Amino acid sequence: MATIKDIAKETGLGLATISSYLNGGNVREKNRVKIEEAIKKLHYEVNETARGLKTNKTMMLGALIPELDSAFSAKILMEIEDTVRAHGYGLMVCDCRSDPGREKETLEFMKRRRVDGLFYIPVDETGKNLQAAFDMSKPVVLIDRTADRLGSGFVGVNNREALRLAVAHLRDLGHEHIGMIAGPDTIQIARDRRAGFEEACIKCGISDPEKMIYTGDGGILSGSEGADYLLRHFPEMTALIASNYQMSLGAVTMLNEKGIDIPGRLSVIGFDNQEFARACRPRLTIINQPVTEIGMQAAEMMLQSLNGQGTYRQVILDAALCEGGSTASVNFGRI
Amino acid sequence: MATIKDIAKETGLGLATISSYLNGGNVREKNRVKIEEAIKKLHYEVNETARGLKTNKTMMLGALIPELDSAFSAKILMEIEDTVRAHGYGLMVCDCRSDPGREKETLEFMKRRRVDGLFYIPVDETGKNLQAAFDMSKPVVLIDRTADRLGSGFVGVNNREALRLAVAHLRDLGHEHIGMIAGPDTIQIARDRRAGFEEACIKCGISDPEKMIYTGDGGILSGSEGADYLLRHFPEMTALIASNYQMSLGAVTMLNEKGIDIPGRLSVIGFDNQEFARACRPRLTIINQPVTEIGMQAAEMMLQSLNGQGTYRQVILDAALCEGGSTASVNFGRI
DNA sequence: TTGAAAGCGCTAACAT
DNA sequence: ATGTTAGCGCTTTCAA
Repeated sequence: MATIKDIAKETGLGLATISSYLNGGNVREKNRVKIEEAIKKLHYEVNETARGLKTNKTMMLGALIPELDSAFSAKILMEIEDTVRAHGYGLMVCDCRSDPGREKETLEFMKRRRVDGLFYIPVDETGKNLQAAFDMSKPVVLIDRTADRLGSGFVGVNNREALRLAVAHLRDLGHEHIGMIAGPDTIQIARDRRAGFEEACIKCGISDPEKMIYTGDGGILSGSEGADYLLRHFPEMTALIASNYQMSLGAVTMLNEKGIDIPGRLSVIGFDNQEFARACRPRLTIINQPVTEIGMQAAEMMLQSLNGQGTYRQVILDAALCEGGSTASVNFGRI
Repeated sequence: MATIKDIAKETGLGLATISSYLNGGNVREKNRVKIEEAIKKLHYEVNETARGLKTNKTMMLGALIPELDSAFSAKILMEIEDTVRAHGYGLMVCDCRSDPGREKETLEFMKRRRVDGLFYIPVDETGKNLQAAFDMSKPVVLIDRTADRLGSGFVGVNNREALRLAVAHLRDLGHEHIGMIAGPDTIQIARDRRAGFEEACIKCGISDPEKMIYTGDGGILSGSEGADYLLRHFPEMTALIASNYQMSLGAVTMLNEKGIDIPGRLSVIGFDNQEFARACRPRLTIINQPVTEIGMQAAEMMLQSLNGQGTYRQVILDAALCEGGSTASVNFGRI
């Protein structure tokens, strides 16, 4: 592999001139031509590793996520990767499989690799791992969730409002017995969604809303279990909200297995993934998070920090209710 | 950030001793202790960039894929990332959005970044980009698809056999008018699947199977269009196979929108993604590719190449038919 | 086992 | 505008 030394030799110019050319400096026209010819002839390509050693930049960003295998993470990453690569940054993706222990190891890995910045969807929210991330003293952009956003950027959605939208929609259809499959209380967004649900219910005159909340672990299976549990314990329930994508998937699966008539017997609201919602029968009403926008905002925020511009911001985006046929009037099919 | 120089100064030892320690060499017990203390005290961490410059290794592998946002790619990457990280390698993920032009740029990006090896699900199969990948003269492991596997490892599935399984299943149920939504002929796996379908049909005594093939582009929309087209042009069709995940999603969506009775009016076989299949109503019969196994094999193959062991292999895994309730006897609901 | 010194490919003063 | 030189943090001969 050719180096700039080879280019210097080939062109008879000095190292600094070549380097200057490579970095967009001013070079005499005829030298520019010479350099370009030499580069082509010798198939020269900048060695980013050497450059990185000198500049103390790796031009590599890290993305630490709970599960790559989730439409939510994947879409966000796609957007991020696209944006940062256009600015010359590579994206090192690390999946910690929702395990705080692995999350910690991964953080150390990232640190050793000297990533220039970190996109981070935290699993452990006790703050310990979070602190480790901040201790890298590199830009950190938190995505989606966390309790403590100090010293970093944040892009997420208004989860309370998202659940209020869902409850309001059901209430407009006349539902008074609404079940919810919530995520674990260790996760901030799960707490927010639960709180949004309870607030909205109470505002609508539904008392004791927490009674009909099933707390799952956020996985597919817990969605199935939640649907099953609520159906068995609350026969009066006419509507059900699953508060993340995986649990929606699980709930829908269980409901279909049990042959529950949707929306005749039960109105259902899921979370995320429009493509999936559309493929459901009937089409699933969902709370949809603006994944592309989240990714874009996160990438922009990172790029700004990297350029030393702008202080950290907290961007809170709105989720939207996307109506399908899985929600209907409480009287639907009962009259 | 501390360097080995700092450790040397702190311990009074030479650079080489520290380096030796860091790389698992023999160091006198008392010096080992001293070094370890100094490392802890100064929070020293190896600078992989500097190490990489010297060793001419980046300990970074590239993954070039068409769409991150696909259960198939995501699951494979998850497995790969897990395995290679356990061996100290980072994974730089690049998505080319199924665009050969971007694929080419991405390859150049990878090359400049000096990845030590490349996992590659090719988009362009004319061989031009493929050649560029091989020209990096680093290990390349091709995944899932490509026409020309020379000079690289390959992990994929037996696509012909996969479609034979599907046809045989339908034929066992008495179906004689089977439609297929195929992928574009520019892609090898799409050609293989089509060929498997036609061969199996003919073997079962179905003449002119190509008549009922709709050729889509592999996207969700083309799945919907395919289902619509086949239904309108071939009212005699009693079974339909969608030959990748996205097209399955599209087909199911369209079928539900049209209110087609599955499996009463039409038996349906999809592709990939068990979680989705389970959530369908009725549960979708699918051809399931062993994604985890694909990822593991690819990672192992890469690691071996990196260690200079073993020549390139071609691993062809079997897909399996995973029966749901979307396929039934041709007489089901008709008698 | 340990230390001294060279050098990986590049950038950035500084001098010209 | 261009050349010279030092050095980024590490590994790796080669000697001791």
